Amino acid sequence: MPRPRSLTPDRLAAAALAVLDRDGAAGLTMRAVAAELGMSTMALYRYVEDRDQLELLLVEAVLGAVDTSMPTDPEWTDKIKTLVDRVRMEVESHPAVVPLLLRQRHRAVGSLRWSETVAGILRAAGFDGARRVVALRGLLSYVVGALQLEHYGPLSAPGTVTIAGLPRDEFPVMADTGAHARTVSRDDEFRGGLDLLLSGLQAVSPADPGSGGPASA
Amino acid sequence: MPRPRSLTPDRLAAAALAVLDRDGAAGLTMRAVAAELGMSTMALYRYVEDRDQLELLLVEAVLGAVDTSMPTDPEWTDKIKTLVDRVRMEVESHPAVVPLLLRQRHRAVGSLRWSETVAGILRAAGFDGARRVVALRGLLSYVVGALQLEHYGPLSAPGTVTIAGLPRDEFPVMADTGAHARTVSRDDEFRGGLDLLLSGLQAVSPADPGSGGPASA
DNA sequence: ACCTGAACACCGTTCAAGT
DNA sequence: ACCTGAACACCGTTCAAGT
Repeated sequence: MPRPRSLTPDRLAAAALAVLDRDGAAGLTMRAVAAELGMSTMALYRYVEDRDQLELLLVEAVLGAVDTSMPTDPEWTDKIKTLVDRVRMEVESHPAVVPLLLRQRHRAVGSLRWSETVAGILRAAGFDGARRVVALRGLLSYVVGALQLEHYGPLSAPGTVTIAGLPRDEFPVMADTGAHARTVSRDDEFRGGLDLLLSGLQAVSPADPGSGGPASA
Repeated sequence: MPRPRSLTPDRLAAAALAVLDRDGAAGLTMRAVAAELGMSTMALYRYVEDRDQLELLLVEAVLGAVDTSMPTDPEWTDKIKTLVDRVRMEVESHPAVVPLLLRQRHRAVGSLRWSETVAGILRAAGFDGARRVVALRGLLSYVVGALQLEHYGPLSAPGTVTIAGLPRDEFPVMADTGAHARTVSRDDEFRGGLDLLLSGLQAVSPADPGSGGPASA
């Protein structure tokens, strides 16, 4: 008499996410997730092949919550900003997922759906072939890098080398830069960097050559 | 009769790097590094507080090898390209260091020396205060993200979802983008993305307003 | 001081067994 | 079929002991 499955992938992912949110990446263990569900550790292996697959399920859960529908902003650059904001919002509501994101990203369908929408925006803006590949990859690189930098903290974070107590003779420019850093909010930093990239994209955009055309690319 | 120290931080880092290069990030254990040195595992703890500090030593070794002297390129954008190329070259000669880089970056002096030089270039280009913070952070985000993306492989890497066998009806743009992806080399991808960012920087540069001035930022 | 080996508290996962 | 518990091969690290 086969017992019915007591778990759905969704419930598993939700339990894993609860553990992750509560105990951080280091606390995410098969044992902890099983305990969260009130099951034996080995029961998980009936639903998931190994720990790696559990992480994938978790990443899918986070990225799957991202709205990837086409934004309605009139400007294509604003459309992209909106999409970036959406991932950022979702990821930052589960900060501990950041370290898992990279390893699972290319296997997660949610990541692909996001890319599909962004690539669609780029195509509509006139980016074809290799231009679109480079543009999409560039955006992805920036978003991934910026999320990681945000997660692992700014230079002011606790560590051997804090930007505050920097030897001015050895790092004069950084000492000065660090002094201004506290006046820039996390949002300004993230969006400011994205604006730089979008400004570069606009400069090389075939459909919308901007105010001056390609500057350096 | 105190025995003399048999190890220097350099030798320790070199041994750890040898293990990392040979066995990858998963193979980097205290036991393996000790074996590499022909010592007992616990002997390492005389030179390093814990595993985290060993990783820092390792990251320092890699980043410390990066030439951070001011490049001689006439254009400031080319100066930055040169500096980015230098980190990239060093990191990619030890690919397995990529996952460790993020967690240790803000504690590594090598990272700070690199930032100091880049910040100096930006300052000379007229970037002050918050502008310089955003520019530096943007560059760092891109470099970190692009290195990680390169390391964890493109969408064509082995995984449940490969861009090759993509359902064309669900991901039409990505299927098309993927077809073009194989015509773009890793170098073109990395440098192309950087060019976009630099083009954006040039557009907002106070000293060199480019051909049109700020486009969107 | 410097180094060692046993031991402890964890992991992910295999295996044999229970319903 | 689904679930359990003991066991195995790993980790990083503590501790007591050797020179």
